[in-house]
Amino acid sequence: MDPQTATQTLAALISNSNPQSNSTRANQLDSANQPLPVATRRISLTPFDKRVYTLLLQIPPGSFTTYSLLSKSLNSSPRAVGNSCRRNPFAPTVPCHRVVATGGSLGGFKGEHLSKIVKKTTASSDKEISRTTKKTLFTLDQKRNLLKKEGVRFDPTGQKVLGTPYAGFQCTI
DNA sequence: CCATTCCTGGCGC
DNA sequence: GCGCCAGGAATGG
Repeated sequence: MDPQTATQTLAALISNSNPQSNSTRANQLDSANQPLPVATRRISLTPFDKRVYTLLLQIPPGSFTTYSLLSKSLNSSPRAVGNSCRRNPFAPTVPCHRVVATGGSLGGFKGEHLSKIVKKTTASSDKEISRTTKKTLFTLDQKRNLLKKEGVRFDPTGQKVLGTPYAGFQCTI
């Protein structure tokens, strides 16, 4: 989508996730005539998060991009882009699943990344897949399936995406 | 192909 | 400030 729509979409997502401002809430009373507690979980994004998510929303379905290309559009670093993706509260509406590593490997999804996997080599558990491993493989499967459903092609191993990454970002903020 | 190493920028603590 | 992290590039097997 175009940059302006992306900005509006992100603003709407933030607004919808915070249906009531804390100040409004604090002025209301519960059935016992006590003030309602302020919301415990509020979505708040850093300015950098907003810049990243605005670019993500510009990626067309069926396409993908890389952390590196995003970082170049933002004059930042791939690692910083990954940081924002990891905290994305709007996945997959804000399509962080369309961001893969340079070279086509998947990277991570929903905060899970393959680097979190520790191989157990003790005799009793060397065939056992750790809890973290299962969770990570599951979330990466979700990412892969989302991309496939949108039309992104994978190599025969299913581990790498095929094609040219999208790079037509317009950073307006 | 995989492992190591160093570099990176933003953020939570 | 320090240390973590959904990355990258260079290097060496």
